[in-house]
Amino acid sequence: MQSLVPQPLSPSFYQRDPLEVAGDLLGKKLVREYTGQRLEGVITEVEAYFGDDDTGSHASRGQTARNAVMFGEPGRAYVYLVYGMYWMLNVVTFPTGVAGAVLIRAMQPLRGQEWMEQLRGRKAPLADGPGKLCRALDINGELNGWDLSLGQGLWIEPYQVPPLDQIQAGPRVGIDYALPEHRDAPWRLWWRPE
DNA sequence: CGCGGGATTGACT
DNA sequence: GTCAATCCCGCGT
Repeated sequence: MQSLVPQPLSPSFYQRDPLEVAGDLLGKKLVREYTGQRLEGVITEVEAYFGDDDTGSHASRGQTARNAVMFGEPGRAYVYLVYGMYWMLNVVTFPTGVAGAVLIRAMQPLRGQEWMEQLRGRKAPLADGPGKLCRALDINGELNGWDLSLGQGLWIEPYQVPPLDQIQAGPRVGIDYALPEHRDAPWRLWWRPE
């Protein structure tokens, strides 16, 4: 029987280079409280985004109303809408004032699958993409800026540490508009459990 | 104040 | 493989 006591990662975990945080998030457990239930999954795919120097990042052209959370406190959720219909979940990294974030792209469901199926309106795969993941966990713009260290509503906690030889890296998805050096950088990381 | 486009997905040829 | 959905925002006028 696993513990239901929340063990949220502290802000210091997030207050680092987004690429380092991204790697350390693989294998962690993402927890969402939904109508008194717990929806949980293991994080299996992430992408790191930087600030001024990263033309693939929302923060590359400075702070705006949309991306303000990326410039704020580490350990907050940065949630935004793409294509008018899909929410994206990121965690804010770097110290306050320095833009950085990690996009949570996929997870392997651990608990509450039946609720996720209901939220998604279909069966597995339930969270093998960033938009699907947010749909499966009922994550939307109301959670933009949410403090992930509270251990309430939405947080991340330790779970597994993937073997290094099971971690792969490649270019980030959907940023063809970025300069080649950023578009092609291997800042997407994923874990295929064996 | 109008317009272009997006850190995606699912349906369809 | 192609393509539309759908809406907020960022930027140029």
